[in-house]
Amino acid sequence: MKKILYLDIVNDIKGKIEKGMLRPGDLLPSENEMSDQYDVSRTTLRKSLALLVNEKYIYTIPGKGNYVCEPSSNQYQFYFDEIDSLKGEIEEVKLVSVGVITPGRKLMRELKIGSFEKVIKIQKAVQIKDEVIQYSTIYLPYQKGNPIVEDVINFANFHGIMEKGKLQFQLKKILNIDIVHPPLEVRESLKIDHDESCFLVSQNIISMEDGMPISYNEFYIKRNYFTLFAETTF
Amino acid sequence: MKKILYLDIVNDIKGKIEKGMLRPGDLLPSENEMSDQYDVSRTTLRKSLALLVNEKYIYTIPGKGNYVCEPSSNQYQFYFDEIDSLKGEIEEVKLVSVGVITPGRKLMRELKIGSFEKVIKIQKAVQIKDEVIQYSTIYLPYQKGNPIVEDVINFANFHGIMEKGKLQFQLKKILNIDIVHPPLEVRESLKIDHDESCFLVSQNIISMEDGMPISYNEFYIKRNYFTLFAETTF
DNA sequence: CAGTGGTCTAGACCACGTG
DNA sequence: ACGTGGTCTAGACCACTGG
Repeated sequence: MKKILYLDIVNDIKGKIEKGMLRPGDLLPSENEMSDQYDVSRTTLRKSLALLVNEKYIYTIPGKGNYVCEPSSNQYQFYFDEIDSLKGEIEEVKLVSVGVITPGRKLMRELKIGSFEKVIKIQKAVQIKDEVIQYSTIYLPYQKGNPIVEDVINFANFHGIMEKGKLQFQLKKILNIDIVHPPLEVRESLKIDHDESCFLVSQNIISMEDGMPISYNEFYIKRNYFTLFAETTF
Repeated sequence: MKKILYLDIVNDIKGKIEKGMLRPGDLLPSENEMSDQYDVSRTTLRKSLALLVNEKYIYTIPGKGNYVCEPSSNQYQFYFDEIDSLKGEIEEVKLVSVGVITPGRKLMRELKIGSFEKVIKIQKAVQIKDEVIQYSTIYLPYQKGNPIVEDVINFANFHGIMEKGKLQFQLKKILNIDIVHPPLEVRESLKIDHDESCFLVSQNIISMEDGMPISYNEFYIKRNYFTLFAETTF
């Protein structure tokens, strides 16, 4: 037993679950009983239970009690960064093009804009030893006075801007990862055959403040230069 | 303002962060100050802060204070299930083979076993309208009396066993997702050309009790029948 | 109705960081 | 020495579940 009571309790209950003394679906003793058993206040005991709920060991039904969860969830988590997640030492990020375009149907949907609004399109190529391993396109709705747009034009590097925490509000990012045969333009840059395929990571970035899209990005990544590594949450 | 004080405080602080009134790196007022400001006990105020820490809005340095986090993490989460995550209505899961093999170098590493130990190998094909879209192999260390092994042999369906919560201990699952040119056997089953590629989802299942591998699985999934969908955590 | 979990308080003591 | 967050208590009132 250590010093911190609520952690000792957490570990004790975790142990009982992992050793099978408590089985999925089992009802734990009431909070009052347990606070007596462990000789702590109910507040402290509840802090332990809160942690166990957080880590998906138990769940609570108000008015009834605390129950042991079914084991082995299928919820995974991973880290993804358009640059850092690539295998090998990145030597250069080349700016391929910057321009203002009229959005097509897909872009209008992704950015939630009308056909009359303009979109900024930025294309980059990520190199490692003369070999292009990622070809990315960033689409930003063009709004005058939007500081992000100005920054991206100035820096021509969306990645750096996002990482430096220049944005003042919380963002939600959504990824879709597929295997695709990339379009001609991408094939030429990545130097892959017409029958070869690669990763397509599509990313939507959304403001948590108002739910409006900030950006829609597509990253084509050559196979062998990216592996998605994920672990179950807790 | 609602009834629950600590949630009101959470939303108030979230709002201030999202609206830019509190910026990344900012130090929040001390807990005593804030509990005065909000006219709640320090305990209640701390419950609010705990939630904000959990959702990555703030972080705490003991002896110094609570700080606003940098926005936009690159931590994502997703759901993966070898069957449920496939696109389309699964019509059949065919058992291709069951057998006991001597492990190769790779399998010895994945299952943390010696060359003298035997391994159970189970192969399945998942079909949708006569088309095989997933070819999977399950490797289990063979130990007599291991209830999992017996179950898998009887059920010939690892998926169902895991989902029904028959296991009494917590598991950790690790995924690696790659694009590969599958081996001949898989190509024939999936009916894909020698130059085509597909997803390879490698899964390690580990007991949280002792850290020992329970199973190593490989799922070859035909492209177009799987998309990984992930969102940032909170 | 009695028992459960959900919320909240006011106060205590500690370890740590800064001066 | 002082202020910070970290831990803990004993007790209160509430809403909900179930017999």
